[in-house]
Amino acid sequence: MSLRNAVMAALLDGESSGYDLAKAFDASVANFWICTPQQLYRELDRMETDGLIEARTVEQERRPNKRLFSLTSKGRDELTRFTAAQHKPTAIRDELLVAVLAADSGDVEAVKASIRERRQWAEAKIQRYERLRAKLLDGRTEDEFLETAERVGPYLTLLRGLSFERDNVRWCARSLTVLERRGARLDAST
Amino acid sequence: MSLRNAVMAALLDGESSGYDLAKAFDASVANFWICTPQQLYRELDRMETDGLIEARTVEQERRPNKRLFSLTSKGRDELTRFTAAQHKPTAIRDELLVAVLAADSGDVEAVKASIRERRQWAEAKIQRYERLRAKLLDGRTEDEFLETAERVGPYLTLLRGLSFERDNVRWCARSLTVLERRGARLDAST
DNA sequence: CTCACATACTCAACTTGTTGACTAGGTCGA
DNA sequence: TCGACCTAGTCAACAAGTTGAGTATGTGAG
Repeated sequence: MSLRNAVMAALLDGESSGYDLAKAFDASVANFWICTPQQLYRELDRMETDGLIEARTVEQERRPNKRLFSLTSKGRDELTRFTAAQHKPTAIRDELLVAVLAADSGDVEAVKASIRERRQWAEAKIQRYERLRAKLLDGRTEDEFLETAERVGPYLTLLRGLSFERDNVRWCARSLTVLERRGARLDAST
Repeated sequence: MSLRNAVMAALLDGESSGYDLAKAFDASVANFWICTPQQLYRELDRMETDGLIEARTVEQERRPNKRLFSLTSKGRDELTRFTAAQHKPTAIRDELLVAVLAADSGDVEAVKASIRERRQWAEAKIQRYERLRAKLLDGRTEDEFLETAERVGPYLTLLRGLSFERDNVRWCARSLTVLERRGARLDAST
């Protein structure tokens, strides 16, 4: 239901093709709203039918034509209404945590490997987010940015993603320590 | 696909009715895997058909009969296989963050109210998790617990939930400050 | 004595999300 | 010049998640 709102929020930055939106989602929105390109294209069609966005076809040489979408005023109104509405609590689905829950009677070594992988992944994401942040700040300090920027929303959601991944890294390290000690203890007792 | 794995991991604690599983999910698993009671009941039926769990009907006076589910050895094998498999990255969906992303051109006051609500919610969750943790520790220090406990998985996932909510509280506080300053600046410039 | 809340589910309809394959051209490196 | 990857999508089929209502009984608070 609120993929559309995420799309509209992304379109506040200006018109964009479905393909670009997919990339933008992947880069920053994925942090709090994930979706596949297919979902995006389907939703964009529906939103156009509903008059929330409008499309402009751009003919391109050497490349397939693309459709650039932009918010209509109806879409803008809808989005404002959404910001004023009640929001559902965070929905998380994390298979790794399911595996950790079951680790004691499962393949502990494999779970440890998955945690290490997750930690690396999180570290890579932190790097990407930091680069995005530097780009947003554009040489300014955070205070200067917050003073002068037109929009602070993208910055705040970026901060959330950053601290989530940092927290992830800490938890991974802690869990690995616990599982390693436990392994050593079990080895010693056999 | 891996709701079943989450259910099986929960059944490691012993047999349980669908109703109790729903409550358990709500209390602790919700932290990394959310689902509605309907999803649970449907999945339990399928899992029974697939031989991953088995049901025992318990007749009750004064109450509807209930079915207690427990893991079969096939289910246990499946779960072990799952712990050894590759896991999809975390999938988060958070409407509040979508609203924050769009806050600059939306109803900022309403978004601030939502953030305050989220912060209270997170604080309540921290309380609940701390109580759950005290119950798991059962008077022991963390080190003692990690030495003696049969399962550390539930503790580790609980820690993840705790730090997630603490991080949430910090982010809410920070975002409110930013949005308030911004509001003050905009007021001053009109 | 009523109302809300707890136990313990079931059913149906609908909306979302996921997977895999297909079209069609372009660029870049080995 | 071959294969891999990028742009920019479309289509179909299926799996999973969501919502709302219904069934039937019991307990405790006001």
